[in-house]
Amino acid sequence: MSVVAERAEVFAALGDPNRLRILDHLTRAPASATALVEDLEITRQAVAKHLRVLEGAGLVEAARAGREVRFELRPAQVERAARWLDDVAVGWERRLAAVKRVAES
Amino acid sequence: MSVVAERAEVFAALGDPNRLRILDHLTRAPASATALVEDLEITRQAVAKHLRVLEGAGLVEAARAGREVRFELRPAQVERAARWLDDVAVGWERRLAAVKRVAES
DNA sequence: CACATGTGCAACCAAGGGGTTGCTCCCGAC
DNA sequence: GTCGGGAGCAACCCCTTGGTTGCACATGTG
Repeated sequence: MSVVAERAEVFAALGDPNRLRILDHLTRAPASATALVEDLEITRQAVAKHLRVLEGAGLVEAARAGREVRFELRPAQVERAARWLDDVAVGWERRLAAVKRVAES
Repeated sequence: MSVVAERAEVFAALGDPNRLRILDHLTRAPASATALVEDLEITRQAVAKHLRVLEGAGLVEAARAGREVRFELRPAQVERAARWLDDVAVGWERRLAAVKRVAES
């Protein structure tokens, strides 16, 4: 998969309110799908689908613990996405500065 | 719109390869829809749709210049998204550190 | 004015995505 | 062994979305 497609997958995974809520919850503590259902008003299967999307994007990792599956955050991808966004913003700022320099000369 | 829905909208806007390419292009220079068609292999109308999505998320701003419409990057939203991702990652690290402290005591 | 070029709008299509229900399967507890 | 709760699979539904084509509108230029 191309690098841009990979990035798009990560952002697309972040592009759903319920998935953001799940991520937020996982920031505080790992949890299973059924545990997450409590504060989401959707079915366990829907939660499971969201978790598979997050896992597919590398944002989350599943670990079997007895009869339940515990999901944990994987900050590496989160950081990569953040860094890319920073690069975009910084690149823009630099371009603006260059334009300003030209205008002043 | 709730804050989480807003964030989701921004990330969803970032969640498409063609839109990422558009953003990347706009990082280097502002451009019109027809100008962007050149390196995207899709129709101008499709590009226009993408631009409206990006504009809706506040990532881009349109400015009429004569008979063409020039689109410019708006780094504020990009930075906000980056900061939120940083917070998620940092929150996770802090939690990990806390767990480690407990384990060591 | 006439013409070309860049936009805008609308209808339409195929595919994907979020969500549900219903069932089976697995595993720990008793 | 049996039972209950968590997880997995599959089918289905509806709405959104990325993309197209076709046309009308506006605006700078000859």
